[in-house]
Amino acid sequence: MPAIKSSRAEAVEAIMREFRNSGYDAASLARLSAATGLGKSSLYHYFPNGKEDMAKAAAARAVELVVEAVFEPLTGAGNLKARLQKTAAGLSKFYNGGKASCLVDLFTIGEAEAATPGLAKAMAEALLRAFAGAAEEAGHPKKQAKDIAERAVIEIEGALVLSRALRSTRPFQHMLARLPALLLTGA
Amino acid sequence: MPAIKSSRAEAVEAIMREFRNSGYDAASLARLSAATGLGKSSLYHYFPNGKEDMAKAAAARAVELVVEAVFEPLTGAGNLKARLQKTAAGLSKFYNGGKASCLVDLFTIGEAEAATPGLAKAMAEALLRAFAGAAEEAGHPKKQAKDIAERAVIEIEGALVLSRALRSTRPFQHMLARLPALLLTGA
DNA sequence: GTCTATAGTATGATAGAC
DNA sequence: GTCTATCATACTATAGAC
Repeated sequence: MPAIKSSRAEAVEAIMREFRNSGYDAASLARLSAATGLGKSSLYHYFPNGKEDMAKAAAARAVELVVEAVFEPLTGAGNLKARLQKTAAGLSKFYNGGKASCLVDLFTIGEAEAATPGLAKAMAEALLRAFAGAAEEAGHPKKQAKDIAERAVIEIEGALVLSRALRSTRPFQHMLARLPALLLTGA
Repeated sequence: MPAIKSSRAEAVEAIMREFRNSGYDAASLARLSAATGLGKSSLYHYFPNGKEDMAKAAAARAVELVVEAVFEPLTGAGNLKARLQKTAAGLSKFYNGGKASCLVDLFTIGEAEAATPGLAKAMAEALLRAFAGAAEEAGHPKKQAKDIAERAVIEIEGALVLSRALRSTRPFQHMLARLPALLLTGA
């Protein structure tokens, strides 16, 4: 079937960007309207439940993009270490080198949890699953792979927080450099 | 001099709690008023610039409390490993076992940065200095101590994010268990 | 120092014309 | 689908009485 030019998909992309820049509470309808170029009525046409629906769509899209960045490089060609470096590169792209934030963090703050219960938990679990898969691919037994995945997610989230606070991408880049070793050797 | 019963200090404590529970944007004056038991006018009496001043006071108090939890156990008696475990225990107390958030994270989201520029950066740097001191105390050369401190802060912030998202203190507790080893051996 | 009252603005959300 | 206009509510902040 022919590709339908979907302005909704474009809107979701812009909405995700806005949420990742502002967080849930500060991403007002006015800002989301400006970010998408759509009036409020159009936003409510695509997202009948307002911000709540927009947050869900943004979360779903973010998970899609992360899976593309984390999973697909792992199932490709090349040796394991090279593929893990591609994973790191994919993360760098998704998090804009450390300048963009993670919705797992932003959607656990303020009114977000009440508005979209369990959404951040689902995203975190998707991330953990992806990294546990990567660790298993690297040869670690299931239980150890889970621990490694937890540490990987912790390092990513923490590095993003610290980079944001220091207004420097250095902590994030530094963390990405040790990520392949963490997944390979668990250290 | 005799201790002056300061309702301002009590208010700061309650305000800090509210910011750490809600984040900057969702901590409305109504909530801060309810949390402190003070009317809006009283809040403006103590904090003439409103939320901005309250955020600064909350940040200053949080740094005080963390320094108490991180620094003081290190300069006390006992061998190094035991003192580092006290540090971990102090962190657990300050972050309520992983249930409370860190203002370094919350104050880099939404309107907070615009309202209190550099505040989160100053807090992050205070944390980094404290942990670099701990790592030097453990015998690491200055440059390596800085790297270890960066990893410690990353793990703390990341573990808090993940624990919040999963609604489980397990990642935070797990992280605290490996903190002393990280500061001692750098691994 | 704390209260009530309120200003002025922004918010999320909806109605109805086109 | 998109627009303008608008609702009711919440927000930060201030004024003035006590």
